[in-house]
Amino acid sequence: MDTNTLRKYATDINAFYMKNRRMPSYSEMLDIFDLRSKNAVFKRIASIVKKGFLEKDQKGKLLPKRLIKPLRLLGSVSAGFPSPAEEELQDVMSLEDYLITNPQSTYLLKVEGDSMIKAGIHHGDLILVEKNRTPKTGDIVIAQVDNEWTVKYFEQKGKRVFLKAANEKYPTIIPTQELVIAGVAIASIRKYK
Amino acid sequence: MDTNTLRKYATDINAFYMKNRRMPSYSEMLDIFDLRSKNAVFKRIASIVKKGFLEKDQKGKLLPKRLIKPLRLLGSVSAGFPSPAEEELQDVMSLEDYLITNPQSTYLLKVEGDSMIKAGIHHGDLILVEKNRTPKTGDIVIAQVDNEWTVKYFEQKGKRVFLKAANEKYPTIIPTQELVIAGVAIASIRKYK
DNA sequence: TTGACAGGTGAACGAATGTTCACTATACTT
DNA sequence: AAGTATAGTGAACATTCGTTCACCTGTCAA
Repeated sequence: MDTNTLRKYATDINAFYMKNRRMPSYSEMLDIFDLRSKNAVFKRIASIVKKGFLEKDQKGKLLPKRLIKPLRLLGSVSAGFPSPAEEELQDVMSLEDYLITNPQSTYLLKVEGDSMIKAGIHHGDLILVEKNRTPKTGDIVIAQVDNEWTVKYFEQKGKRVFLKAANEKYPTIIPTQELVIAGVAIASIRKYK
Repeated sequence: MDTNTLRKYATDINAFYMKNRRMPSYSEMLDIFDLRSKNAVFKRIASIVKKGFLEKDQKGKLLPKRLIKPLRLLGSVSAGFPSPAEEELQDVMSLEDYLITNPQSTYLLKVEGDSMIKAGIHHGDLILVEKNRTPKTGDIVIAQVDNEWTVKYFEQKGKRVFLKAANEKYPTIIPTQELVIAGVAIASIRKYK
């Protein structure tokens, strides 16, 4: 069977996995592939696995393909860039697993403005925000000031709280009334181009 | 059974899921829980589900509670932080889907050093690197210079190629011999501790 | 002291699982 | 024209699955 077709089939299975958070059984693949016989599914999966688009674990259970393959260190001197051969040996990890501990309360926000530019957060960047987290000094928070939502550094001295921009041209804010903190930034992400 | 104990059990199952990318069967849970009877597992899972620490899907299959949940992409910061009611309306997306177009050739690397600090890339940041991509002027590339792998800006003027650091204290490099470009950065990620 | 109850064991059940076998239909060689 | 490879069907298989049943044990309140 054509390689591209097999790749598409693997994608269909991954789509099921994304939606249902588990791999489909062969019976369920009858529907996915519009087939009548489980044996047809069996052969099809065998081809897909042979091509390497999907894998099975030690118990023969089909595994979802991970989007991100390796997390690897780019050493300043020695490490070098990995060759395809090394890849297989490496541990794999999901970017989302790595960044997110509480998916339920984690959001992705787009930053506007340049008030955090000194912190490496530019206009257009995304930040992962976790709600329901009490900020500590130094944390980057999303706070409501004068009915506007802004990204600031959070600082606490005793009982007093400041919101500091990472850009001199913005003033430090000392909240007069109640301060509303929507969440704490746990990661920032910039996509190029 | 004690609520905290049940929560711990759910965590154990999630640990299995993280490691194996699938939920364990009841037989496998015998080992996880150190039990002899599948019925004990059955009752335990029932309690966990009742408490809401885990869920079952329509087909009665156990679902992982937290992983691979799509992220909710919210508007910009200035647009305000969403209320729970609004959340439902928003687009749902996977961070990895958003950032990555070619999973096969995309890697996650850790940056060392401060040569890109002006570009908002700090020591310890992660960058997503796509191999097999021809860099354009302005791209951030991972290049080999004097047997060292470094992160630099790529610049091309006619036939001449420069590697520029985003930090004045590093010199611009004009490659003498063949330049090895390992990949082009497509995103950078910083995790806050 | 009794009885309810939570939490475990071991055996059994039907249903679903992945796999194999025998066979058919179609397309492509030679 | 005959032969071969590919991809499908349908039925059967042993194994594993989640679930249910009957029973055992220790704890604790009445």
